[in-house]
Amino acid sequence: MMTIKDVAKKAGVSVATVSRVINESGYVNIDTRKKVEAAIKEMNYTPNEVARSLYKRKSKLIGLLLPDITNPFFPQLARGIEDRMQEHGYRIIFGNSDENEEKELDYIQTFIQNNVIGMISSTNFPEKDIYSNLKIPVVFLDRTSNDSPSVYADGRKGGRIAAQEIIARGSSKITVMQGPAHIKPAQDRFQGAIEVLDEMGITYHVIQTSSFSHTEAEQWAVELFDKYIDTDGVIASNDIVATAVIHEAHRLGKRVPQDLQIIGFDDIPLSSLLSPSLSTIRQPAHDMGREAAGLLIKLIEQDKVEDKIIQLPVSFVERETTRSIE
Amino acid sequence: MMTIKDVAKKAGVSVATVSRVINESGYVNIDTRKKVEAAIKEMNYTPNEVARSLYKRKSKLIGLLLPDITNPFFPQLARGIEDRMQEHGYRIIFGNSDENEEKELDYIQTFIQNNVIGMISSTNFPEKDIYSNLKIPVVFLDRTSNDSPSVYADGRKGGRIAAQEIIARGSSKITVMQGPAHIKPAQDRFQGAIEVLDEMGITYHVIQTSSFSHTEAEQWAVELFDKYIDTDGVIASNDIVATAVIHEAHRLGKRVPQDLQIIGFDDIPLSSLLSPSLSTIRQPAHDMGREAAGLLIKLIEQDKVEDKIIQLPVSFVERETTRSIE
DNA sequence: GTAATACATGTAACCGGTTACACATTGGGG
DNA sequence: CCCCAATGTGTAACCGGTTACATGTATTAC
Repeated sequence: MMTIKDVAKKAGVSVATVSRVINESGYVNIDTRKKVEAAIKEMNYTPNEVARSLYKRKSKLIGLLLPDITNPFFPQLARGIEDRMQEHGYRIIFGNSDENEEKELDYIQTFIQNNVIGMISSTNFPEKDIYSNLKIPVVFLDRTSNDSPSVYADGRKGGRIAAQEIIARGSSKITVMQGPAHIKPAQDRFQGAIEVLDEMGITYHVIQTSSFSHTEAEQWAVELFDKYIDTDGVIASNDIVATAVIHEAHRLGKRVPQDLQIIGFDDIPLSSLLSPSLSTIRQPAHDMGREAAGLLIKLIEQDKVEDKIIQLPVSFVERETTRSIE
Repeated sequence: MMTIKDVAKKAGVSVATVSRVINESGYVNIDTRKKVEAAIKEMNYTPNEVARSLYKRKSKLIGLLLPDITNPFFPQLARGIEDRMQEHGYRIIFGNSDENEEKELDYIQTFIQNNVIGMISSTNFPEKDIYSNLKIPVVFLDRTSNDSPSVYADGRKGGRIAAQEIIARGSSKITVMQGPAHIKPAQDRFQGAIEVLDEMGITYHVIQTSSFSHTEAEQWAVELFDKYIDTDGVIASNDIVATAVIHEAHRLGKRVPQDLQIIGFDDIPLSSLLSPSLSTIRQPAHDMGREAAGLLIKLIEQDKVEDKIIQLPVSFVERETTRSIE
């Protein structure tokens, strides 16, 4: 391994000078700088980030905690984060929490042990002491905690829009799928939807779903039609479940959207490719990631940040699982 | 921050002794150990991995390079890797290469600067010097290079099976979608498929696709029917494109699988939820990830490894986009 | 012409661990 | 009873950078 000493020797200067050249700090004579730069290039030297990190007590690594990248919504967040972090020279240590507190703690632990300079977390436990005791900035993504820095989409509004649209397009026997109880944004959506339903005096049914997993999505869809076969409008808890509902409706010979309208949530990339393509409430996932990264960078690089809470708008994406407005 | 010195002071011993306790190395009196452990617990001390990494010249981090986690196949690999690595106490620094050599080099660079102890890469450039000059073990995942450690599925076989199945189920005007030219496994599939088609003397058409992106998938599907409207069997380059083909067929009023059979590739989680659900060639993605992680761990922990090249089997998953066998 | 300041560079301490080595002390074998 | 091996613990060097501080020279100000 090449070290700063080797470079110093080759350039005939001290390590301090080499360090100054690398970091563009302090005074360095122009000719000395040239010599050092030549040596660096020739030896193909790059500084050991670990040594730097040890002295500075902070690395260029940020910790990213997501529930499960296997759920297509999260890779989009991750890409948004990565793209932005990349531009600023930060890299990502990544972990899936599976919504499991223990795994989460474990990852936070290693993030700290590795001197991460900041953290982005999509957690169900933002109130935990671990977070408030952290000495590094944390941004909560897709989740919130009182006035901690957070980036999220307006779930309640999304739920409201979903309900409004499906009603406006003529569904009256509506079933709302309620996402996992421990996942805040899922509850926000649900609340938003039933709020509107209640306001408009429309009766509805509720199907509880306890996870967002692909494997179970099918079961909820089966249960849905098992219980409420004559439902003519489904507000799904996310696009995966919505996809399963389309599938099941199809299997039962129901025509979508003529007999049954379906609205999803998230707008994952595949939604537009489904048959029929899925009408859904879009969360700007990639942007949410970018914003979260941007916010974290601000928190890292300057201490004062005005807008610590960023709420991004959701929007209704009209596709083929809803009818034209009447 | 808590350091080993603080612990040493509290326990009334030297840092060396604390270190011995932590690492269970050397001799430590049972009572001393108890004292130290008590101090560690009380102060809630965890060692700084950066300092360790600096001295040992290796961390507990592994570098993971994937083309794009936004493509649902890769998160499955990543989960497989993470799950296994987690069990062994290794953590992941992650990067998306976008199949771009420069980004890739850049990430490899930072992996090294952070003393990663090994690397898993899904790259199109396994032959590059960077890889052969690396002093740390590398496992190529979903890609291969002569006799470097690799884990991949049998793409050619997959292509063959796809062709055999679609022919056996009665398609005769087959269109094969050829994946991006620079992606090896995509070409393997394609080769496998046309091999069988040629062997059986069946004429076929080819649609070139230059990416696996969601946004472009729709275009290939449109192009497909634009050029070959009477095709009755499509071998898609992956499940995303296959989904787009179902969508387009649906739009054109073609009945799947009666008028048109479609076989995808990958078996991403959503495939089973599509309408109709997608018949596809399954790659055991999660297992591939696990195997890659297992192989890397072996390479790290013992120098000698017998089976450095692991090929996993693909299988035909019969669903609703193919007809029953005749 | 001299003091103050800017420029240039090197020496060594430091970051928080690990471990080689030195220095006990203890116990068993002969 | 003596010697050597096993046990137990501390001191200090080391990993590869960064930076405070010291030192020295060249400018500039007055």
